[in-house]
Amino acid sequence: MSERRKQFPFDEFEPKWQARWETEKTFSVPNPGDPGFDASKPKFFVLDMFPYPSGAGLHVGHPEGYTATDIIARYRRMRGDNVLHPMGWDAFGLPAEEHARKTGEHPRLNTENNVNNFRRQLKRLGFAYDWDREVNTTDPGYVRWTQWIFLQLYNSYFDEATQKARPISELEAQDLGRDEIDAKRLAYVAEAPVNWCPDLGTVLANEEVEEWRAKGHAVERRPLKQWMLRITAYAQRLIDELDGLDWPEGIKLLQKNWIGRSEGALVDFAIGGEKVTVFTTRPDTLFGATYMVLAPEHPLVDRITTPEQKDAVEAYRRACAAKSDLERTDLAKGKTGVFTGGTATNPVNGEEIPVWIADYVMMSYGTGAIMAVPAHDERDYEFATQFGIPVIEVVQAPEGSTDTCFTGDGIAVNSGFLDGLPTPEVKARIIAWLEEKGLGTKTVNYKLRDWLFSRQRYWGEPFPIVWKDGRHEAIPESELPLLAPELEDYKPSGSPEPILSKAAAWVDLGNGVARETNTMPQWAGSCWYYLRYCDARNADRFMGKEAEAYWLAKNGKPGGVDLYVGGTEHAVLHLLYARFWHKVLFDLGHVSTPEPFQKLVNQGLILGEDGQKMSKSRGNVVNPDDVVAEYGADSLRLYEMFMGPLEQVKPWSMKGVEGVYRFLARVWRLVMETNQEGEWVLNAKLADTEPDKGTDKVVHATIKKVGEDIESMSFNTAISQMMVSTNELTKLERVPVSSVALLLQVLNPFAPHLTEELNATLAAAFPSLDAGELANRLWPVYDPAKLIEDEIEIVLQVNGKVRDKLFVANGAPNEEVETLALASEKVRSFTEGLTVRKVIVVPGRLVNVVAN
RNA sequence: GCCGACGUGGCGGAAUGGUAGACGCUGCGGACUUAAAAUCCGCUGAGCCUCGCUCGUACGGGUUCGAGUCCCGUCGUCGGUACCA
Repeated sequence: MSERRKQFPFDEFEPKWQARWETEKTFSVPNPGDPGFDASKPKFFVLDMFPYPSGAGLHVGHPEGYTATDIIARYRRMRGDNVLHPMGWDAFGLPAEEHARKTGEHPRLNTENNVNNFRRQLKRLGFAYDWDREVNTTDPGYVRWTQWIFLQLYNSYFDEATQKARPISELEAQDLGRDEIDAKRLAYVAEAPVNWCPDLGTVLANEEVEEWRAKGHAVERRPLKQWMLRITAYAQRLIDELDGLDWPEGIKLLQKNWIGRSEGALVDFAIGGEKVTVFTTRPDTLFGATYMVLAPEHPLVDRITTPEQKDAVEAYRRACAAKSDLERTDLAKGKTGVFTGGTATNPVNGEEIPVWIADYVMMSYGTGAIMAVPAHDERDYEFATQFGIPVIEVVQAPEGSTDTCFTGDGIAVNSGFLDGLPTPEVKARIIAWLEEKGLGTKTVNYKLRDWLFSRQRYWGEPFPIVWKDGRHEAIPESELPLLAPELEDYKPSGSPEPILSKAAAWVDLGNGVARETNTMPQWAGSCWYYLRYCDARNADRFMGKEAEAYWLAKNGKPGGVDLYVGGTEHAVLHLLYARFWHKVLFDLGHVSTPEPFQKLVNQGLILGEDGQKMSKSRGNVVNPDDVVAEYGADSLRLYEMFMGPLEQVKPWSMKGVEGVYRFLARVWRLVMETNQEGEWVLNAKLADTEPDKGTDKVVHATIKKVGEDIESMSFNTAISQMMVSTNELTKLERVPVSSVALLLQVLNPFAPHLTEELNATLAAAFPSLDAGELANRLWPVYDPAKLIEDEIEIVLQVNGKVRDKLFVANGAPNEEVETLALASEKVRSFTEGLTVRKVIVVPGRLVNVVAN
């Protein structure tokens, strides 16, 4: 784009103010005990989801949430709060490691470059971060405490009775063996099927598999020994404790569905001498179970398969093992399965039913075995009809139901002692019956799985664990942080052995002691970064007790982070993992609130100008640096807030950026004009005069609305109100400086550079302004008296349609307004020949004459 | 399939059950200028018999003096999730 004259010299004053904020540490906030700390001020902790510093640099999506929180932070600061508004880097991750593999450089170098670029870009946008609290998840001083928190998990177990984590030392004091103790730890080792990617030389998280497959890498399932975190122990609390949180209901629901609680029963079926337990949410349909299905991986399959069926079963299991999860869950292909030759005894009626294996039953959910009731389960129905298995109706559908397979509640039939009873009661009775006979129990099952916590990567936190005689053991806290050694090269080993196993000297500690070579996933660092901000330089604890007590204080609310803003992509995993860690720390007495994030707001995605998701391949990516260069940081900030509601998905528009740029130029020209030489000088229209009534009204209405809109995060309407008042002030022949100064105050959180610059100019030219809330940069207080109108416009309707308008004195009695309305010529012409049935007067608003 | 969010001008969007379209963009006309840019002013939902009237917030019903807003149903878009027994 061709260089053209800037409408105001943002390129001069923006860097100037940024430099000043940096050298004066304007936005650094003291902790309890620090000089200048004022305990009487309320705290406000406003948090952004910290970025992964990718090589691509800042995306326009980042400043959306960051500007929103910055406005809130600056506003709360003007209101007199101690505001904690920090930023940091989620800097471990695969891209930096991939870069290291290609270049042979240590991933730290690439990470540092990217962090420096991100920091530069963010500083250019003028965010009021306390940079003294910057954290980086890859810093040894940070890794140390991530590993320390891992050890808290490792050294704890979940006490079912109190539903809380307790120190493992309590078990050691009892007479438990080491195996029993290890089996109870919140961090434990288990053999688990993982997504192994040979090219990358690492295991991938489920949600990463598709991404790398799309790039042409093979990913296969392999059972490997893995570290797991016992998040399932917290399933119920993770559901229940959502209740008090000020989060979008949709996100709460998403988490609840992810955890997936379902109530049902475990029922024992006998197969020969063996026992198979199934999980069902419909124990009331037990009489309708006509077959049983085991997951192909079920351990009992080998023992119950008859010799005649052995070949078919083996072939089927091999076919399943080769399938990816995606292929296996492809619904469109219909059901497959093989008869094992064995039968199971239905405990309720002694019927022998065939036992099948089929991949529509997952080993990872419930018990990996189901009783199939084709009459009342659509999947079982599809399978049974395909394989010619009988269907027995045991729940009578209500009158009028046309479902071929009825899955709702009804009345029990063909169910012996349960016939005639409604479904909920049948459930209760059958469970009581099973429990009495010792054949089953009521139970609650969750979809949530324990968290697979180990990766075979280099660029992550090593586990603070050593192995001795086949057993794991924590290293002493004094040895933290445990950092990964430098490697000759960062290429994968090609085997599922973690990369760190290549560092033989680091791994082998002699005397048969070897280091754990797995590393932690990227989630580890992001699980607790918000805590570290509270006391980022503490060398003795993950955070100091005083800092914890102050910054997470409840202050009459549930406490924790007061406002957390970020994208929906973290609705489940990050937010669930962080809640889990926080609860463990809470149980162990390290933090004083059970939940980390009191209020959560999701910003909506910003699309390209074409309405498509921004991507390099579509060529619709907007680079914030370019926008800042052409229109300034204030314009970018303001535009992103003016686009529409924060939570909404919305397309970018360069024309829209120009619109807010023009608005800021108008504000600039309220204060400045160019002289003959083309230099910016004070606008001669500015006068130290009393504003007239109309001017006062619009300015005070703006103070009120902008304040309310910031509180409700309706930034777009706040900006439009400031546009209205700017347009009003621009029209004046003599512009009262006090009115301009008030406008600049409320605009300050949105466009801090421009307003600071103009404020400084005004204060120098009009010393009278240099007093009170304006001089102290406090949020102005509006005067309600100035909002009151002498005359109010009343809309006159006939049968709900607007026919006329009229001005009445503010506070005129309803009778008077009604008389005036009925006297209106327009109203009379529209009621001519009709009878007035009713007159509705809404004080200060309208009159509706009902006539027919 | 299930769960969730949302359907308002040419576009982004605004409207405690009370004047639909604030504010911004686009477009058109005008002022300034030798000219252009920038700036400033006016108009900009549709239709008509253009004083003014009628229609209009995805569609069909309902509640109400009054519905974009509340209720029921339908269609559509987006997001999440998926054989979870």
